[in-house]
This record gives sequence, C-alpha cells and structure tokens, in this order.
Amino acid sequence: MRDVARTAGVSAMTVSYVYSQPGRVSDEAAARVRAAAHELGYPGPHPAARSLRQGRVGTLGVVLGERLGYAFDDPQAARFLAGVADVCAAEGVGLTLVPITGAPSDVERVARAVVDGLVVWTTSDDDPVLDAVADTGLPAVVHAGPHHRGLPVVGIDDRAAAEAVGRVAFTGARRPVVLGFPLDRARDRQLLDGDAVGPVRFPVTRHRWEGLRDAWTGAGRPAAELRLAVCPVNDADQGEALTAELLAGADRPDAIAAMSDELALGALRAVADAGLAVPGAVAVTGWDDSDAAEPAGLTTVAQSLRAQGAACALVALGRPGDVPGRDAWRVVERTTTRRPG
Amino acid sequence: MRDVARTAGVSAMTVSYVYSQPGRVSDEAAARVRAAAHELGYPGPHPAARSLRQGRVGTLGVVLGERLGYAFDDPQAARFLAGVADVCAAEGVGLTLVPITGAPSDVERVARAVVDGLVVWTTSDDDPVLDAVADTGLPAVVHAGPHHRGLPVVGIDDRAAAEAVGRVAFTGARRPVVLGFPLDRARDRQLLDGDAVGPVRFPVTRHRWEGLRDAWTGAGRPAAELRLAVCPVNDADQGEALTAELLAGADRPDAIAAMSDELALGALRAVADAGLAVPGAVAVTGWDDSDAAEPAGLTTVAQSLRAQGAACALVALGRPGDVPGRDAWRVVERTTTRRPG
DNA sequence: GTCTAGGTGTGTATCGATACACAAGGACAC
DNA sequence: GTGTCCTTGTGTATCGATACACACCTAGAC
Repeated sequence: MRDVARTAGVSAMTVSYVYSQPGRVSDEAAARVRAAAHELGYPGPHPAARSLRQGRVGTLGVVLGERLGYAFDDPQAARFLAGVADVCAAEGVGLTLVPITGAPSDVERVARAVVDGLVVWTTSDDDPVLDAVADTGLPAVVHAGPHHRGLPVVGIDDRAAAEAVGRVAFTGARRPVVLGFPLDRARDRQLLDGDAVGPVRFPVTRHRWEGLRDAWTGAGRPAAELRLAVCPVNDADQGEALTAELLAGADRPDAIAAMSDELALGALRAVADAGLAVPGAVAVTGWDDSDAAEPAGLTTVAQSLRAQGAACALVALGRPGDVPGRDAWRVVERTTTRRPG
Repeated sequence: MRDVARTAGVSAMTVSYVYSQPGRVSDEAAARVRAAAHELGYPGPHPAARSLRQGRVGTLGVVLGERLGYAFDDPQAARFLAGVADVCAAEGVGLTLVPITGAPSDVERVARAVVDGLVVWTTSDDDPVLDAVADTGLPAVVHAGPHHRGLPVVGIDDRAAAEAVGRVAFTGARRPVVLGFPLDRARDRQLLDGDAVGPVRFPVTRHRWEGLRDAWTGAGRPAAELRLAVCPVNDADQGEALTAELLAGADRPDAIAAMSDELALGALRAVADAGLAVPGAVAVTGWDDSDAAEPAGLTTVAQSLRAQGAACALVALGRPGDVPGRDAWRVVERTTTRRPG
C-alpha cells in the first residue's frame, strides 16, 4: 500500500480512503491511486490486516462437533445451516464452518477461528469444544444444548415434545421401540432395553428419550419394555436397516418412535418391505416435519430448524431478534399412527 | 498479551511461545504465563492478528454466486460442497461461504473475504465475481467453468456427456424435451423451441444444451423440434410441475432429458401421475447419478460432484493432487430409457 | 476584510501478534 | 580450563491496514 501511495504521490491514508470511503477523496486523487494500484498490481486492502484494525471480520463461525462433511450429509444439520445462511446473506456476512475432527486439537481450531461470533450445533455435555467457545469471548450460542458456562441456548423443549409425540406413537402398542440418535460421542450402534440405557451424553438424545420413556411409563407400563435402537448416522438407510433387523427379530415392534423424519422414513420403507400395514401392524412417528413427511403421511413433531438456525445466527451476531420459544413445536398427526380408542 | 507478559514477569515473546510452541518454554514459565492469562482473562492469541503476521488464515473460501442458503438447498451444490468439506476437514482448514447477494457489492465481499484460497461454484460467463476472485491473487479454481483470466477449471466435458446421454434419451423419440437449468442470471422460467434459444450465459447449461441438441440433430432431426424447458430452481418439485404442464399441453413429450437427477425424478413423478408408462410412453434421463437415481431406475450421467469438490479444494489450497479428468463421466443406462432397435 | 464552513490531504499511533537473531547460563567432554 | 552444545528467554522489526485529530485551502456570508 505504501508503494501505491508513493507512486500516486499521495499519503497512505489517502489510498486507504480510496478503498474504504470513496466519497472522502477527490476524483482526481482517486483516479491516480487506482492507476497506481493497477500498475503495481495492488489487489486492494489486505483482509486480515483490515480485520485486525477494525476488530471485525465479517464472518460467522459454526462449530459442528463433527467432521465438516456432516454439514452437508445430515439433513437436520443442513436445514439448520440453511437458516444460519439466510441470516448471514441478509447481513452480508460470511459463514465459516470451523473444522472439527474429534481430536484434542479441535479446541485449538476453535481458538484460531477468524470469526465475529460462534454458533454451536448441539453437542455432548462433555465436549471440550464448548469450553473453547466460551473462552474466545465472542458472542456465541448453542443450539439445543447443552447449557455450559452461561452460553445462551436456542431450542425447543425436546422432552415435552417427545412425551407428546410418544403418547401418539404408543397408542395401543405393546412392543414399542425408539429409533434414536447416538448416546455419546462413541456413536455405537446398539439395541437396549429401556431400563438398561446408561448415561446419555447428548442432551437432544437424552431429552427425547426421557420424554418418550415418560410417555410409555406414564401409561402405566414398565420402563424395560420400551427398547432403544441407536442409529449412528441420521439417514433413511440406517433407519431402514435397523428397522428391518427389528422386524425380523423376536418381539416384532408394533410402534416405532424415531428421533428424526429421516430415520422414520427409513423405518417406513422397512415396514413396507416386510409387508406390514401402517399403522395397523406398526405405527411410526418422526421428528421435524421435513418436506418428505407430509407426502409420506408421517406423524411427526413440527419444529423449524431453519428458524432456529436463523435465530442462532442473529444471537451470535450480537443482534438477538425474536428467538423461537421452547414451546415452538407441535405434534402433527397424520396417517402413520393409530387413533386412540 | 503485554499485560499477561508483565504479570507473569516474562517477555511478550515468551507468552507467544507458550501458545504457539509450548515445547519451547520451560514448564515453570509456561505455568506462570497460563496463570497470568487466566487471571487477566486473556483468551489466547487474537486470530486476526495471528493471521496477519503469519500470512495464513486457515480457511478456504467458497463463492457460490448465489445467496448462501443455496449451498444447503441445492442438492448438487451440497454434494460438491461435501467434497470440499472433506478435504478441509482432512487438512484442518475451515470452510467459509462467501456471501453473495447478486448486488454489485458482491465484488467487494469477495475482496474482503479472509481466506487462504477460493473455490468458485460454476457461474455465468459475465459474472463480475470472477474478476474479483482473480484480483485477490489467492490460489483459486472455478468449478465447471467459465474459463476466465487463466483461472484453473475443474470439471467434466459436459458437452460430450450430454451428447452421449442424449442419444440414449432420444432413442425412438419424436417429441423430445430438455428440462434444463436457467440460461442466465435472470433465471426466468420458460419454454423455448430449439431454434429459439438465445445466448446461454451459464457454461454448464450451455454445454449440456448443445450436447443434447447435437444428439438430436445428429440423428438427422431438425433443431427446432427439440424443446427446452427452463427450471429456475433445481429441485424435484420444479421438475414435476414443469413436466406436468408439458404433459398436459399439446405435443406431449415422449422423451425428457433433464440436466439433473432432481429434475428428472420430479419428471418421473409427473409422468406417473399422468398415468403414462416409462419408458414406453415417455423416456427420462437425469444427470449426476445421485443416491436416488438407482432405486428409481433412472438412466443418468454418472459423475462425482463430491470428488470434483475435493479436487477443487486441493487446488485452492495450493496442493493440486489428482484432478478428475474431463472424461470422468459415463452414461449409466437403467430402466427409464428405451433400448435401441 | 474577516470569519465560518466544508471539502481534502497528511501524520501518528495503534490493532495484536510472530520471525528471527541473539544472549545468558548450565551441562558435559576432554 | 575451555570449547561446544542445548535450553530458555529477550528485543526489535514487521505483518498491512485504519481511527483520529489536525492542517490547509477555497468559497461564501456579511
């Protein structure tokens, strides 16, 4: 920049103004500066230097607690991120996915992120990344928990919603199964009896599980009867495969409450492949009311991950608007569940 | 940082080393520094300052030429970005979506992006963002064109692939239609006769259109007979709606070559709804061989957007590895097209 | 003729770190 | 006793811009 200034015969400040406040400089001086910049191949102000001086980067960080590809593979994450992206676009701010690998160095990666704020996609209670986020001192927000060191949390009351949808899913059922997310970061695939479920480290998984269990035990049934099948990955294929196994095994399920529409849609495929009737032989519920839920007639919990993503983005940009409340959900009953009575 | 150094009774450099090269400092000094940092609430080195000094940010920029949400809405973009994200994760680098709105200020946004390299998702020939990308002087790469000021381009030979799949799609057809992407950034929805197609500004659209047209005229048919239906948005609903209109109109199509699997799957739905047989009454082809193509029996062009995304990321990180060649595609014939003869 | 206002240009300090070269001191060999 | 090496700490220069206050000059008002 100094060279440009010299060549144009002006001071460095004038060059700076040409780029940052074009009105501040006379047309003639600006023309000379631009000519000199072109001649010397000066590409304009260096972004990092500008960020340092201005104390503003112009980008919002998102921490996924998973490898980056997850952002585009997991449909729920993608819906959430689309909401974040909407706000970023409106505010003219970039969106940076902070790289996470699962290694201890992740903490370091968060600390190095060049961003103006951080959004954390829901993670486990014991994820060290949460500390790193809090340590940055940047405006930050956690989606759907856990609560950690006073970081704000945006999300619905998963437990209440789970209990409500559970009551619908388990109507008339005798061998119910929950098709769920991983319990902890090990992400093991497993099938557990309801009284054998150990500590659940992911708050979303925990709350939904507890709510569904409450729905079952609230009807006077023993907790052990409600089984939990854990899908390591949230996609329809996983849901289909696991459901197929369950249907082929003893104690064929007659009600499946899934923690996502993707898992539920996979379950529906498996049920259809097994030649069983829905909801007659097997009732199925999902979670999210994604686009595919309605055509499939899937009973589900409607919440807007996109709206939640947008709300998180606003909070992390230091401009909290209307944040959807913890009660921003409802059960949408369609045709994959039984009517009471 | 200076305050921390003073409090710990060491120099600023020692503090710096504690964070950047922990082995370089004695345990005792490091402990004092950490204590002082904790006491003063020093969050560790400032990322922007560090980036400025080191000349490295640790993040890769992606320019989409569309509003950010597009990244998560458009399935092709998402597949491509998943590939970019894979590489970023492996390299421990972040992924920044550069905000684009369609306004002239987009150029400015690219210039301000704090990144180490840039990947441009295919855009129109006249997109000013390309100039801005070249001006940054950062390592950059354009996916699938256009070629611009020597920026490297990664992608397949769309025209050759289109001609190949066109020959399959149009076998035995008399009223073929191309279900295509927008022609220019106006993104108008329209239905054109083959000889009335004006300049096509998106290279991908242009190449696929030209290839498909070649396939038709190469069979000795007049160009005007091949119609082009433009879908503003790449999703199944658009493909379905537009196909439904075509099927209801005069000159009911008997072959539909779509520029994406999403559009093709929508077209299949519309054909099924109209009670027509595939491929008997209507043949259909897609593009990409996405996950849904195989179960649907869709004939399509197989290419790996994910692999292309990964290759682009490596190039933009200044570490070009094996870039998939322009011939990294093939036609996968399934059951939605007719057999010749 | 003087005073005020507004438009332009400049200088200095600063944003917060790190690269690099160097110095001090101890351990060790011979 | 001295030469070498290694560990550990320090100082200085620098990365590349911008905020802010100030100086200058020209108009116009009265």
